Amino acid sequence: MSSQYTFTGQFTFSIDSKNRINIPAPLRKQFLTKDKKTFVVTRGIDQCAWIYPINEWNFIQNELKQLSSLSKTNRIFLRNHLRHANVLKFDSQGRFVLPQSLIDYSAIKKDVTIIGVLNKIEIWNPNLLRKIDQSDEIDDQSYEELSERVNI
Amino acid sequence: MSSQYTFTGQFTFSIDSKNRINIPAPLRKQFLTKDKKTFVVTRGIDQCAWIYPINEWNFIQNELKQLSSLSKTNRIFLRNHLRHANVLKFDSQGRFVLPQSLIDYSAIKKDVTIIGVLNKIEIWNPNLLRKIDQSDEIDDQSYEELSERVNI
DNA sequence: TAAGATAAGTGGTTAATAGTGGGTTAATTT
DNA sequence: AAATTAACCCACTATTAACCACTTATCTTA
Repeated sequence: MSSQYTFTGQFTFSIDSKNRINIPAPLRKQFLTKDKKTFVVTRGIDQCAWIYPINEWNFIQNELKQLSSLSKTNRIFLRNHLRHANVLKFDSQGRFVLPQSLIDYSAIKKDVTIIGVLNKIEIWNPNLLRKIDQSDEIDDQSYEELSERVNI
Repeated sequence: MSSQYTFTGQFTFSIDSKNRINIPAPLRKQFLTKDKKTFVVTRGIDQCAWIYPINEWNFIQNELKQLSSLSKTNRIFLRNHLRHANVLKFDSQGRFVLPQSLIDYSAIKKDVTIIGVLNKIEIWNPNLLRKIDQSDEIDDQSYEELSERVNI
């Protein structure tokens, strides 16, 4: 079963003095009916924070349960993904407070860029995203491999 | 399964002071029965904006959902394709507002040329399209290769 | 072919919503 | 008990979306 969420788009907002971040309205709307404002923020694999709606997170957790802790890679992966996960809700204005540990990890200062990536939302320092954008070019070989799997 | 849409033709309209663009009536008619005015604008591979009817976009999205974010190539690819995608509707007059980021990307000033390309619609700066038209000639060899796959 | 009727393209105004800032009270923590 | 943090509430401003109106083009029918 694939996700019911289809987050897309990019938005740049500011984080306020109480470390609150506004979820862009188009993304927020998808939560309201389905998950009643509850979600999980955790470390992204890249230098950003990831937001999963709670339903989506539960689904991922079930997949993680399949991984045996006998493997060292699995152990490290599980640890780092689970220990930074915070269950949160957003307030009546649609904001939430980003935990300090994730602000540090993502190097967030004044502004944040929020982007929708289907089943998750990413929170970035705008400058970092710009840098990544330029350096992380996908090489031709990788495109060739992708083309065999995705037809767009 | 191939697309149900058959957008064709070329139209040149103006973009107004509120960044609204009119969808040419012949193209617009195909939306009304099928997708109820909802569509997605995103970056084209060339320097233009692409419009997909929402049904068409959902088909693409389902393919993207198969890609795991544990792969770095996938992450970059997903991010860069999804963050520029905006889900929009057109108003009661058949217009929509083109997001500023896409106006910048496509270098659109006062006029736009709108062309139908089967399952998608392209929005161009008329001057850019003219330039492309002259420089992007298809050589004979490429035509030969095409002829093996398309019979027209 | 002329005249009326309909549809298409364009422009502006108003009303609603989104983003942001801050204050007050309740709950935790030290 | 004091201090910090979190939840809740209210309020302002800017942007966006809904609405209305006009002009030009196209189609229809006498």
